[in-house]
Amino acid sequence: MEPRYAAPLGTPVLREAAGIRLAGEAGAALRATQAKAMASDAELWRALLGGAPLSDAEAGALEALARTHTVPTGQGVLSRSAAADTLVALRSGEVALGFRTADGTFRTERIVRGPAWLDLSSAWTGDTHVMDAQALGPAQVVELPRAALAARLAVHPGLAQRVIEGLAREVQALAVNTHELMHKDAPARLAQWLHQRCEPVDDTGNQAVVRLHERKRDVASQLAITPETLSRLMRSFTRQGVIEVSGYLVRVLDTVALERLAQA
Amino acid sequence: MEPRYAAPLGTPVLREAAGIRLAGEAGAALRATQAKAMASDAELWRALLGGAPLSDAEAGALEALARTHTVPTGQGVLSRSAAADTLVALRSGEVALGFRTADGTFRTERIVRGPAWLDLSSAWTGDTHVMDAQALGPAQVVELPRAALAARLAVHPGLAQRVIEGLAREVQALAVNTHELMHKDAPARLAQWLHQRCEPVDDTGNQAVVRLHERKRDVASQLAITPETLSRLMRSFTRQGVIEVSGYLVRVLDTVALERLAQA
DNA sequence: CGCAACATTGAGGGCCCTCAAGAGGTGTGG
DNA sequence: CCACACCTCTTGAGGGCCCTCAATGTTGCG
Repeated sequence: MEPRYAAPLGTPVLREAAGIRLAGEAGAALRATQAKAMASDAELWRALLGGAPLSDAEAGALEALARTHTVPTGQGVLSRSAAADTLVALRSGEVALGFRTADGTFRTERIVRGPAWLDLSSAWTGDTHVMDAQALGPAQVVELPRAALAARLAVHPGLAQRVIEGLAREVQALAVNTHELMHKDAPARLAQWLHQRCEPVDDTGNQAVVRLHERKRDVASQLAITPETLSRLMRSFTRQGVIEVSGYLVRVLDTVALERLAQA
Repeated sequence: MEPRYAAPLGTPVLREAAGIRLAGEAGAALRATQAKAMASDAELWRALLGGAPLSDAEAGALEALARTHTVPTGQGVLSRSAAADTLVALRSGEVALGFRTADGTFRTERIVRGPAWLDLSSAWTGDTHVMDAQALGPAQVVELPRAALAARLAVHPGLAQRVIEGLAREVQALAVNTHELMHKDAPARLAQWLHQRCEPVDDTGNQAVVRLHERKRDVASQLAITPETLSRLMRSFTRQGVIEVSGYLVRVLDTVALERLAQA
């Protein structure tokens, strides 16, 4: 069979969200995601809080506070109108972060695949969440009550340090993002986005591969461009001989040129 | 003799800093900035770390670590090429945060007036600073060594909590900023910017005043537009009867209309 | 096959940038 | 004192980038 389009992950997303059953290759790809074993607790905390493994005491403290629940496909995970009194993380699954507009549609700004934080910051400021979030598939969500956690941080300073580092990383990432939105045009942003998702092929180095795990329209959303513009840019890069696109697989033929495109 | 443009930034600001008088209303608005006295230590920490006053022990711990030094006008404060091993705050003065370009010019992205953090996040991640920074006038800069501070946080959990809250606020602000850059056009961004700097006049409420503490080109920088566009937008708002501009003083005639302009 | 969703392609237009010129203001040197 | 240099802001003309709208092609599904 061999369809030209490799694993169109985009299609199932909406259908899944609409409660429509999945079949075929798309479903297989998505199911593969689900099959990925839920991260063990230790792995979860390491992925969320970074580097070195936590001490047993620290891990135990988190376990005691953590409340895990499952969010069905299409359901809301965070709401801007709800007060944030817990830190929210995604253990497994995919969640779209963005904004629910007045007319009920959802404008995706970023897609998160577990394990990762969904909202590490809002609870500390006493405000509501900054973004809405919607499960793209069955999602395991972990919540840590802020008040109780704060009390435990006093006992386990190592945890406080982890939280600080996590927030600091988030600040850095957002600062870079802001800079790029302010000063880079669409081609540069796309080149940058592709470049930082390159998976090297065992080759000596100038070639690579980027696998798109989301619909192209969602990629466009993250880059603050329209799907049409994304399509045109892909074609433009292809004409320049920098990439080759087949469906959801992008072959990077010249990583150096790609990096140069990302500069301006 | 050094030429007047030795420091490439902010002529009115730098002139003011050099003790040169500005005439007219513009000068009056800008001069108000300089009059602000240096914050006391207690005020400094409260401004940086938020709400409730710190305990004596906490304040003492910070004092013991803090290293204050003065940066002369035009000098660099942070550098993207330098490893960040301290948290950096501005006690008093004005500093431009942005990027030094290859050709030596400085692209301002944000202007900070003390007391405020200049870089609360970089030191925790072990990377270099995310932005360059340059003093617009004589600036008192406070640095806290990260390693030593981390050790003290274990003893004073309250401080760790403050740092977490500070970082969380920064994340929230950046997230809002990113959202606005992605989804709002230039008029909306300007309206938003003006609206959140409104100083109410004792009137019943629909009128207000915005004092520009920086050159209009720096305001434009913060909004990611050109000075020309800013000028045209100001005129456009004026024609709509929403604001009245005279020099560095903006009178807001209709805050409701301004808020509406900020929506789209 | 008809239908639905996504991606692609083209035509047209709006927003905002670039370039250029001019006014107003302020120090500097003759 | 006055011409001059230099900076900032403003205004206009022109153009490029990217969006909007519409049509078409592909794939998967009933």
